[in-house]
Amino acid sequence: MPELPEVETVRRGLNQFTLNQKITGGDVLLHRTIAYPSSPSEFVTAIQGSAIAAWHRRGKYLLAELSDSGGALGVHLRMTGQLLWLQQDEPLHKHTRVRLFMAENRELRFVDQRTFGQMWWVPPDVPVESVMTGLGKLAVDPFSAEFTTEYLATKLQKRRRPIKTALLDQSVVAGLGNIYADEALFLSGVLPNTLCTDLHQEQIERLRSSIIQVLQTSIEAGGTTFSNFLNVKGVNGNYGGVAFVYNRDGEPCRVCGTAIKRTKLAGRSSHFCEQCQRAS
DNA sequence: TATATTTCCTGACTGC
DNA sequence: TGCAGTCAGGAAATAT
Repeated sequence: MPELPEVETVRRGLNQFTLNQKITGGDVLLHRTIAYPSSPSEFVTAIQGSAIAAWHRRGKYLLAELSDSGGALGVHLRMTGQLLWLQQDEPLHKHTRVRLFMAENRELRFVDQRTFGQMWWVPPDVPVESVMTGLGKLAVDPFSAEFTTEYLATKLQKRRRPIKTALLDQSVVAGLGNIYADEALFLSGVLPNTLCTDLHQEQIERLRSSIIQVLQTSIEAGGTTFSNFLNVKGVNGNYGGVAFVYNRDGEPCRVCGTAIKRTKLAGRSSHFCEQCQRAS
């Protein structure tokens, strides 16, 4: 499932291959993939004729600036979404949802098995947040200068909920998902069910640096292999082999050898080492 | 207001 | 082998 490192890997690939490519047409195979406008044909008409000026990332959202005030194109991969840079005559994948046609017989193909992924067209001179509403409550990016210990402490203070649940909340940290939340908690030595109100200052500082570290490591490795994530050229990442806890329940901790445990918090599985991680 | 739960969906997996 | 049930998870909607 794409989290910040996978989305960032996709963004870099898109900036490498699709810049200045003019969108000559499109085909929406699954209507509900288009979150805005409500009509898929209106979506295609709106972006047709524009070129892609730059790809940006905000949390797990991708945003393409369109040339000549064509507005913007927003994409969220959700669980299983993939953006692939292909030749148009490449056989259609079973779960192809949207095709954006470019020059020289190329296309940007959106493939999404579980159909949770979404695309938006943001009209020019309209605040992006008014169309892509999820952006409105998005927290700061973990790689930004604003992501300080003070910022995180403020977000967590007086919250009586488990830290794992808080880390998955995109209004607390932008871009974390289940995999990297578990990994960051392991690196910082904090148990996932620790209440935010019980965290000490030094634990919050460790958590902040662990979040940055685990995300940075994965970006450098080109994403993860925990899921069916593929970069824009259809190639797997290679982070999976070095996960400390995620999806390793029953296996020995890589640090102390204790069996990794799994519990459920807010409907999501959480993996931890009860020897290396403490509540406080 | 804050937090928890449900919902959307498909394919892999498990047990019978 | 085939079927039914369960599980996985991001984020919006709904419930507590």
